Order: sequence, then structure tokens, then C-alpha cells
Amino acid sequence: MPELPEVETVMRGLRPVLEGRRLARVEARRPDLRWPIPADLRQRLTGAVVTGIRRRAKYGLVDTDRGDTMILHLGMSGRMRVDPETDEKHDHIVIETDEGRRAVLNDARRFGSVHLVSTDALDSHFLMKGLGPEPLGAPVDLSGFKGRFAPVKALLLDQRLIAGLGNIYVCEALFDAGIRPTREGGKVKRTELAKLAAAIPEVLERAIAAGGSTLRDYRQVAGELGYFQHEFRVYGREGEACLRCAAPVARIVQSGRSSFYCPSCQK
DNA sequence: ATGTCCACCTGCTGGC
DNA sequence: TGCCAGCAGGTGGACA
Repeated sequence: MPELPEVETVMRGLRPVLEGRRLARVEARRPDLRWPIPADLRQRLTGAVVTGIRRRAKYGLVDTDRGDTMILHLGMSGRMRVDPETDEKHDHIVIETDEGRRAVLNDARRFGSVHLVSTDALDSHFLMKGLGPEPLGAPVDLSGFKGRFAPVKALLLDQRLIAGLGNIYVCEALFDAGIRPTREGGKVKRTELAKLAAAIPEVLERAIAAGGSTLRDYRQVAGELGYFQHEFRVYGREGEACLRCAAPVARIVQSGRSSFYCPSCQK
């Protein structure tokens, strides 16, 4: 669920609560999520000062003054809540600062994960080392699509080529660029790739500005919804009229995941 | 190397 | 009301 804009929104919400604060209490309520939760998480984080709150691709990063970085992934259903009023089912990790403020990781499906690594070795961690460039800021480089046979949809989801896109924003960016998700990656024309390269950061930035997209689980850290789902042009709109040409939006399944597109606008 | 699937897990919705 | 099938924002790893 949480793609780059949702993770960015969550980390922006955590920053004022955690950054610069000393961690007074850290609790892991179960031994594992997708991977084992580090057994020394509590010992290494308790008493440490949070020196940075960052995001890389769909990962949240929390740096401490002890030279450690916690790597946080929200999987499909992960949420962070700040200063929650009540405990909820699937609250797995609780972090409390010296001000008594709390950040709680809740993840019903447990596809998310928590790792703790030396900040110096962060880039060589197996979750980080294969990640492609960030799709914000600098222009997106899609030259890696050359010679590839996989559908352009699959290439955009490949975190080694571009890091941070998921099913929603890939569908939306392909619509904006007028490219059908089934097109063979290597056969997408240069001019179309240029449109796509521009559409990707554009849609991500609009989603961040809207606080992300709330379909089911996702919330901002204080419980607010995201609002970008109201701006979807194709995602989840099967059978509804294309906003550009009024043809019905189609849904197909590619490698087990839904792709939404306009059969008339997207060639 | 490249592309395709499955598995991991819970919760919700819609049909019967 | 109950049951069951199908579906969901991700992604590492197994396979041909």
C-alpha cells in the first residue's frame, strides 16, 4: 500500500516528534514481522538521540547518535501512529521519547519490516544496495528500459531501475504519459519515455502534497486520511469514464496485479 | 541474465 | 446470519 508518497508523508509526520529527541523506551511486541525484529533493538535504541528522519524509496530511515540507522518498511498494511489514544490490534513496535511522545508501528498483514544497521554500512545493506535512483528531484533516467522485453509496467515496478513506485503511481504515470502498461519496455519511443520521465515526479509530488492516498489502511501519523485517491485518473476506476476521452477505463492483470488504463488514450 | 509466479498474512466485500 | 472466494498499496526468492 504505502508507496513513496505515503512513506514520505509518514516520515514528515514523525520528524517533529522524534528528531532531536532521546528515546526513553522501545518495545517490540512480537519477535518478527516479515523478517525477525533485531533482538537488540531495544538495547541499541534506548537512550539514543534521533539525529535524522529520512526516506529512501519506500523505506523510512531513523538515524541515531550511536551510529545506528533503523530501517522501516510498511509493507502493504503498515501504519505509524503518533500519540495514539488507545492500543490497537497489531501494534507491534512502540517508541517513546523523553518527552513522553509515542510512535507506534501497526501492521495487520506483517509484510513490513524493521532492521537496525550501522549507518556507515547502510548502503550495503541487502534492502538498500540494489535500489535505483529516487524519482524526485533530478530528472528520472529511463535509459535502463532499452533492450528490455518485460512490459513497461513491470519495469516501472522494478525498484532496481527506479526506487519508490508501486502499483498505484505506475498506473497513474502511464496514463499521464499515454503509454499502455503492456507495452514492451524496450519498444517505448524516446518521446514517450520523455513524457513518462516527466509524469513520474509530477504525480508523486502531487500525491505528497495531498498527504498520500488512503484506500484502506493508510493514514497519516495523526490519523488523518490521505486525499490523493480523489485525484486518481485510472487506478481503481474500471468501467468508469476516462477523464480525458470518456472511454471506459480497463482493468487487466499483469503478473498477478491489477493494471488500470484507458484503452483509447494509452497506446 | 530475464521474465514469471508464489508465498508471506489479515481483513474486508460481495455473492449465495 | 454464515460461509467462502476473491481481492488488496510489496517484494524476496524459486523456477524455467
